[in-house]
Order: sequence, then structure tokens, then C-alpha cells
Amino acid sequence: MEQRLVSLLQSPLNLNPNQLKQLHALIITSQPSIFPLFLKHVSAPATIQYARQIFDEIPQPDSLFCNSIISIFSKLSLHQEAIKVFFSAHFKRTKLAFFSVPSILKSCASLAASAEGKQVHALSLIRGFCSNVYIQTALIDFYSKNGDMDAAKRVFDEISVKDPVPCNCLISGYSKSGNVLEARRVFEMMQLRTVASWNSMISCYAHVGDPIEGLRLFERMQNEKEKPNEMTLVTVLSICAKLGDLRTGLKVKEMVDVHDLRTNLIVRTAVSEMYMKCGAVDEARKVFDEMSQRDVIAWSAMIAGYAQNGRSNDALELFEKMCLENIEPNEVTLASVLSACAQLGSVEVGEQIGSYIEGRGFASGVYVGSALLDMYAKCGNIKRARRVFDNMKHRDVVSWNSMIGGLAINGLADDAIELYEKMIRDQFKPNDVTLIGLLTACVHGGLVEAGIRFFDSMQKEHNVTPKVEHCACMVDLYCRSGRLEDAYKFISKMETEPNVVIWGTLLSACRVHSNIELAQCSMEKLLVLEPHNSANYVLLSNIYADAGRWEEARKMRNLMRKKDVQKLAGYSWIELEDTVHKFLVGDTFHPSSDEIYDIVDGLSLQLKLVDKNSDYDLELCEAS
DNA sequence: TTAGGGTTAG
Repeated sequence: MEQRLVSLLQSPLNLNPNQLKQLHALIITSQPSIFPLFLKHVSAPATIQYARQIFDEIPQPDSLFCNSIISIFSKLSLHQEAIKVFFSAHFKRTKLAFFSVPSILKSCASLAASAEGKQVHALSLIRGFCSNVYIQTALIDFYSKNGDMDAAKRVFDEISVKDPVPCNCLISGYSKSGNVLEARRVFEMMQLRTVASWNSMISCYAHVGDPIEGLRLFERMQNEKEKPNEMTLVTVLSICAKLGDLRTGLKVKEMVDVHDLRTNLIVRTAVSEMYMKCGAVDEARKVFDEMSQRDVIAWSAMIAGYAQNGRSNDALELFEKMCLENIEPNEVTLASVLSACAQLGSVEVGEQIGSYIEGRGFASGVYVGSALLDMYAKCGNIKRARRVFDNMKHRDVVSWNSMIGGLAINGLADDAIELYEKMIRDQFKPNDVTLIGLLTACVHGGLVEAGIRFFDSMQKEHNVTPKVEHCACMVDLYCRSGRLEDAYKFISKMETEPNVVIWGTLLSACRVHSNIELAQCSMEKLLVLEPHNSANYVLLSNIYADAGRWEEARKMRNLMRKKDVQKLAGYSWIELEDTVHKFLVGDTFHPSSDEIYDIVDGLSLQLKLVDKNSDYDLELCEAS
């Protein structure tokens, strides 16, 4: 009987839970001495929970059994379970086994279980395991993932012979904590580098905001005859995407083809992404369409690319296709879809997707929440935007910016300012985008003094350097309230070079406020900056005409002709049930022209009657 | 030990 059982247990068994129980009972009742042999079978991934039950019942399990349970839990990413078993074994006075240490440290690293990991380190020291490179490497990894690079470095310094693996581990730790200098120091010190060393170092530069240095390193890697693998190429492709460097991107794509990595899903996604970010949207789509399999990341990347390139309709179409193929969208997908909806400003589509997202409870995350409230605000539903904002569990600077900007573009200047003040009280640091929203609010509300105050506080109080966009807001602010001289003074004192937006703003304000002198001055600049924009010539010509200075108006028209500037017609268009209707000012070609004008007249009458704020419920603004 | 996708403004 014993012999038969032993030989049975020595062969590979694939037992279902019932058979397992029967065998277990048989062994316990007839041959308890061969129980350890049985444990070997029970601690397999498929039967790990059963092993766990047995483990709980044994007063002092042997360390081999403990080790296999821990390593299986760890491999299955059931880190919490692995840690529980480890400490439970410790309290049952089972001695820590050498081979358990890397697994348990991996679990502690994954969960950022700092205290537990340190205890494992202490136990390893007591058992004298810490002079082993395997365990030292696991410790470096653990401390790195916990963000304690000093501890990681201390362990590293203890290693006598520096194999590539612990070095790579340390590089990747420095890389994740953004310490590119230390990472590079370790990298340069290595006698023998592996592909992983290069990859970690290159991706470090990619993430730390120095992609150019990443490319240089990639070049050096080739000079030193180190063969890149798919991870290298993916990283370098993402650098090219970031830089919008199509030339290098295409070279890397060639390497993908040469190394026959075309079928790798991640590589293909990276190639498609590279095209996308370099503006080659249709090439990206081609790569995407030719992929034999696509995961949610591939779909999301493509949808995001469409949204970022202003091709909202394509983004939404692709999203629909994705749903039809039963790929479950995640937060990343939805954030991009919302951005596409926001660009369209279509209330109908927006409400539909918005309800879908809120219904599934996706609205409280930072990315989706911000994108959702931005979309509602852009579609004019400011109440719903505010509700999303108030219900968000966590907010970051983008959430605040989206809400402040949303209130601003909906004409609710006071609410925008109030929210900004709350943002400051809540200790959030505003950035340049926040100030754009805030200044926009002042422009829409005609709040000149407030705008000046906020502009002055940018650098002084928040250490945000005004960009040309902020200056454009200020110029707009002065201009709209008729303070053209102040606008001009402001422009003269600007630290950045004024651009066409700024001079253009001043020029159009000059028509409204009949200021010929400043108009001429703006035009002088605009003739240099954008000599082919017909709008400027027409504007100045009209300013002269308004003042009865016909001769100069005519000269302007002649200058336009001389420079061969074409006047572009400003068409408006609207899409209704797959048909695009195009209109020119005053045109009467549309078959329903009369009705259309009736409705337009009605609308403008209504707009004049409606008080700008009456539709907004102020109670909702009470910050949560 | 190393790899791909996201929100705001202009």
C-alpha cells in the first residue's frame, strides 16, 4: 500500500478537488508519514486554496511546504495571501527558507508593504542570507519599489561582485524615482551591460523629460553593437512619438521590420502611436487596421490619437466599432471619447456618453471626471458639469482648471473666481492653465481690475510665469472695456514677443472704438508677422472707411491686391442627418432660406431678452 | 532587471 501510494505521488497528477480530498483522507488515515509527498501535489496553482486550508490546520508546517505556497501566491499576484502565509508560518515557528525570500519580497514590493518587507529583511539578516546576490537583488527591488532609494543603494553597496541584474534593478529604481543622474552613474560603472540595462536607462530619459538624451543613448547602444529587443524599440518609438520626430520614427520602424517584430502587439501599438503623434493619422490607422489582434490599449491609443488630432467624429466612430467588437472600454478610453465629445460640443452625443459613463460609476476618477465635466461645460450643461466636479472623490489641478474654465466660457465669471479662491484655500497649486481660465472669466465678465490683480499675482504669489496666452487675455480684457491705450502700454511692456493674436485683438478693438492711430501701429506689426492674412487688410480698410478716410481705405485694398492676398469667405456649416449645410453671410441659396432667417431672427431676439445668468442655479455653486 | 494608451488652455 505504502509503495503504491509513494509511486502514485511521484508521478505527475492532475487531481480535481474531490479526488484531492479522497487522497488526502486516505493518506491521513493510513500513511501519515508520506504526507509531505502529498503536499507537493496540493501546492499547485490550481489547488492552492486547498493547500492554504491544510496549511492553516498544520501546527508547524515544514519550510518547503510554506515556500511553495508563498511562491505560488506570489506568482499568481495574490500578494496579500503570500504575506499572510509568510507571517503565519513565522508565528508557527517555521524557519524562514532561503527560497521563500525573493517571492515574499516581491509581494511586499508589489503591495508597497514597507513594514513587512523590512521584517523579511531583518529575518534574512538573522539567517545569514544577505550575502547572496539573489536575495540582495530582491531587496534592492523591494526598496526601490517602496521609493527608498537610500536603502536600496546601501544593499547594493554590500554586493561584492556586481552582476548586471542587481545593477539593472538599481537603475530601474532610480529611473522610477526620477533620479536620472544616479541611474546613469550606475549604468556607466557597469562592466557588463545587458539589453535590460540599456532599456532601463533609455526609458529613464524618456520619462524624466529628456527624450533627446534617450535617443543619443540608443545610438550609442547601436555603436557598441548591443542588439535592441522589442522593449528597446517600443521605448524608442514612444520617444519619437513624444518628440514628433517622424524621421527617426521611420528608421526605428525599419528595425522593427528587420528584426521581424511586426506581429508583436505592443510593438505595433507603439508604431501606430508614433505615426499618430507625428501627425500621420491615416498611416497610424493603417497600422491599426492591419493588426491581427488588438487589446484595449491599442484601441484607446487610436481613439485618443483621433481626439488629439481634432478628428472627433473618427474617434467616436472607432469607439462605436470597439464596443461592437465587445472590447470593454476602460477609463483611458473613456477620457479620450469624452474629449472628442467636448470638441464636437454636441449636446445629444454628449448626454448619451455622459449617462453611459455616470451609470457605470466611471465619473469619480480624476481623468474621466475632469474630461466629463469639461464635456458638459462645453456642451453648455454647466449644472451637470458642476455636479460631476462636486462628486469627484479626488481632484487634481486639471479638474479644477476644467471647472474654472467651464464656468468662464459659460459667462459665469463670479463663480469662476469664487472657485479659484476656493482652490487656493484648499491648498491646490494653480498652474498656467488655471490662470488662462481665470483671466478668460475676467474677460467674459468685463472685470478689468480683477484681471489685472490676478495677472500680477501669477508670478509673485504662485510662481507661474505669464506666457503669451496670458498676455493675450490681458490685451483682450483692456480692449473690450475700451482701454486701448492701456492695452498698447501693456503690449509694449511684455516680456515675451507679442504674436498675431495680440496685435489682431488690438486691431479689431480699434475698429469698435475707432482708434486709427493704434490700428495703423498694429497693422505695421501684422504686415510683418502674417502678411497673407486678408482679415487684417479688410479690417484696417474698414476702419479708414468708418472714419470717412476713403483714400486710405482704397490704398489698403490696393496693397492687398499688390501682395496677392486672397480674401477668404467665412463659411458656417452645420451637419444634419449626414448632410452638411454650408452658409455664407447673407446668402439666400438654401431652399428653406426664409424659414432659417425667421428662426435666426427669433433666436437673436430671445438672446437679447434673456439675462445671461438666469439659467444657472447659484446654489449648486456652493462648494462641496 | 527592461516595453505601449488618457483629462484642462492656446
